[in-house]
Amino acid sequence: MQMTPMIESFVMHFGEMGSKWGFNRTVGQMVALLVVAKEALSANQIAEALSISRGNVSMGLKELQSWRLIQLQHKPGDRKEYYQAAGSIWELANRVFEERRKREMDPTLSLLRNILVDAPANDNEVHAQQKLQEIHDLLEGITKWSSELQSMSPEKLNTLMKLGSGVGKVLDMKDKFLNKTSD
Amino acid sequence: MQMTPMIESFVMHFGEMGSKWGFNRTVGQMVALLVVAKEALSANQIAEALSISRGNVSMGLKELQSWRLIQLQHKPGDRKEYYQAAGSIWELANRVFEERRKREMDPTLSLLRNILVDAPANDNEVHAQQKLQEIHDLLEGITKWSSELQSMSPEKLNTLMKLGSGVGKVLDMKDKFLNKTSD
DNA sequence: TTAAACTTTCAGTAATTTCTGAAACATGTA
DNA sequence: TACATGTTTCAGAAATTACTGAAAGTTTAA
Repeated sequence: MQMTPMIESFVMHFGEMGSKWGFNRTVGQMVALLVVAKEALSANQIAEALSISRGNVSMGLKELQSWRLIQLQHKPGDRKEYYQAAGSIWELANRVFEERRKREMDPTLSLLRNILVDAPANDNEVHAQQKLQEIHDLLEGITKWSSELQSMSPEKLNTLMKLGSGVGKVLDMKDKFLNKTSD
Repeated sequence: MQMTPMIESFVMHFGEMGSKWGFNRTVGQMVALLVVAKEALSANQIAEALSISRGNVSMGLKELQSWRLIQLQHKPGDRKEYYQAAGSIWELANRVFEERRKREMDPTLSLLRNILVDAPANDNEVHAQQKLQEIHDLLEGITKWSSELQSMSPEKLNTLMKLGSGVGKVLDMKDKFLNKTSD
C-alpha cells in the first residue's frame, strides 16, 4: 500500500479525529487505511504503512472487530490473514453510529432507570428526579427513533433526508388526510 | 448543595461518561451537578461538592461556556458569580449535539473537500477518491439533515419521532398524492 | 514431533491529558 | 491609596491512555 501524499493526509486526519469518534489515533488511521485500500491488507502491511508496531496493529484490529468495521479474508496458499473494510461507507457509518449509541447512551439509560425507581428522599431529590426523568425520556426517545430509522431501507432513508425540513409539510398533509377520513 | 447518594451516583456516572461525550470527567460531573441543582451554584460550591480544586472548576466552567451549556447569574449584594444550566434538557441536548457535529464532522468535511479538488495521481488514488467522495456526501447529507431537524419546532420533531418508522408510510402517501395531482 | 510462519498478549515505557495550588489578575470599597 | 473578595492562568505533578517489542500462543505442514 503506497501512502501517496493524498492518501496519507486523509489517513493522518482520521487518526487525529479518531479520539473524537471514540477510538484512538492508530485505530482511526487503520480504518481510514482499510477504507481507501483497494485490496485487503495484512497486519504487517498495515504496520508498515502506518509505521507502528506489529503488536499495536493486533490490538487495533481487535478493537475494530468489536466495532464490526472490518472483515477477515484469507488468500489461497497464504497463511496470513488479510483485512478489509466490512461493507460500504453507508454500512460502516451505520455501525459506528449504532455502536456509539450503545456505548454512550445505554449505560446512562440503565443507570437512570435504577435511580428513578427509588423514592426521592427530600425536596432537592424531587427536583433532581424530575430532571433525570426528562433525560431518561429523551434518551429513550432517541434510542427508539434511531433504531427505527436504521430498520428503514436506505432508499427510503435517502428520500427522508432529501426531504429535509420539508418533512414538516408532509406531516401536515398526513394530519389533513387523517382528519378528512375520520369525518 | 448536598450530595445525597442518589444525586452523587448520577453525578459520578456523568463524570465517567464525560469522556465518551466529548469532555473530561470533572466537566461531566459539573454539568450533571448544575442540571440537578435547584439553584444556581457558585464556583466554590461546585469545587466543594465535587471535591476538586478551585482552578479546575474555573477551567471547567470555561469549557462549559464554550459548549453554551451554562449561564452566569448574579445575585444582588453578592460579588460572586453563580452558574446554572442554560435551559431545558432538550435545549442542552441540542447544543451538545450541534457542538459535537461541529467538532466531529466539520473538520473532516473541509479536509475532504480540499482533497477532492486534486486530480488523482494513480490508480489507487482513483479508487481512494471514490471512497472519499462517498464519505463526503454522507457527512454533508447528515449535516444538512440535522440542521434542518434542529430548525423544526419541538412539537413537530416530537410528532416525527413518535411516528418512528411509520414515516415510511407517510412518505408513500405523499408520493401517491403527488402522482394524483400531477395527472 | 519438530519447525516454520504467523498472531496475540502484556509488562514496561512513552505520550498525552487532567488536575492542583500558588501567583497573577480584576474589581469594588473604605 | 491599600485592602478585601473574588476569578483566571499556568507550571509542574498525577493520572490515564497508548505503544513497543519480546515472549508466549496457535496453526499448518513435513
